[in-house]
Amino acid sequence: MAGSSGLGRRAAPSPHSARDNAPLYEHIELLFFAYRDFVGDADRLLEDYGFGRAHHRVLHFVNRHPGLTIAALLDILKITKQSLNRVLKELVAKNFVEARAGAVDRRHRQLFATEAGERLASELARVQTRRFAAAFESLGASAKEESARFLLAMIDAPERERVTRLIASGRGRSK
Amino acid sequence: MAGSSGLGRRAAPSPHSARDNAPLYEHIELLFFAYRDFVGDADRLLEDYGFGRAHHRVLHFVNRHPGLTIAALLDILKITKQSLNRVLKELVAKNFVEARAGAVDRRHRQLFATEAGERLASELARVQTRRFAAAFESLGASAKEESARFLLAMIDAPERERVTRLIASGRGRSK
DNA sequence: CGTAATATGTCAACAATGCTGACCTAAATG
DNA sequence: CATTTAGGTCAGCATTGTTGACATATTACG
Repeated sequence: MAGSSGLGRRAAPSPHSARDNAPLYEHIELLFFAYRDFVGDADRLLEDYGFGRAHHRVLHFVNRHPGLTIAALLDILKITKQSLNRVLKELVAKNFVEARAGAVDRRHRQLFATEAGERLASELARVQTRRFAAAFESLGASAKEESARFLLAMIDAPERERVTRLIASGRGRSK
Repeated sequence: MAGSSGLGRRAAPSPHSARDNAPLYEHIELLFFAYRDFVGDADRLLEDYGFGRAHHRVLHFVNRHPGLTIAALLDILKITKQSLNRVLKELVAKNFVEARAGAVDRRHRQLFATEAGERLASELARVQTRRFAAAFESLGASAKEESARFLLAMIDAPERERVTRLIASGRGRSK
């Protein structure tokens, strides 16, 4: 039973061996299941609107960064403009997102969540927040900051700075 | 450092935890980016074999649970048998997975990773483990157990027990 | 034994969301 | 004015999920 780390216990502080190559199956699988349930929350909501996960991501970041341009959004999502456009068109058609010509450079489109868009984005954030909040409540006060540090450390090192800035620059909270 | 108010687990609910509605945008976005990079590791490897994420999941769980039946795998992955069969057929055709008739009930198929399958599964687990290991190294000794508790707490409550058992029953470690 | 239930396989079609490549317009820039 | 930049669009394709219907083999049961 080498390498067991135990799910619910306080492990003794093991002096971690210099070259421990044991696959962290536990963590790999926990992240898989956790993410699946995490996005599942939103999926159920989105169904009522005829939207998918791609719509969610676009709406989320537009709501968080009013005035975002297409190029900036593409850079966040790392998808092609064709993939983005497909879902963005639907969000605009259904009046959840509005695209205005850029104030300074009219070639740009600046994206904004409409009132309906804000409402849906908030609702989506709310169900996902609930999952985090429930976890933190069961884990203790430090879990909130610890988990943020953990998740950041799981992001590609060269991206961390960018992500940190992106998150910090987002619009604070809904209502 | 800010906001930590107690080292013990199971801390008493902090002042506004009961009705704190502020969306946890930071965590939501960190999890999104972290998961994207996490699966990205495997995606790059899989490309060389002409496999996708669906193949990865099947190969992973078959390797972890030799002798797994189709029904059990469907229950883990929560996809339809048609979706599973599409990728499973390819894994068998390319000789990464083997399906034998069940020993006791010949209606069952028991799935096993071939030697090539084990090799690929190990390689995939290795790159994903590396990401976790690097994170834990930067975060300190307790992060490994803390993150496992956090991830488990993010899973649907009624599923946690099942997942815990599933993980515990998996084949230990590769060489 | 014979029928029913079970475990699996398969065909066809469709939906969501990625991708590439090509080509178009509008606006800014030099 | 020519070029570059930002974006839109069309066509087609790949992956991976879905339903629904039907086929086959094997086991279980009355």
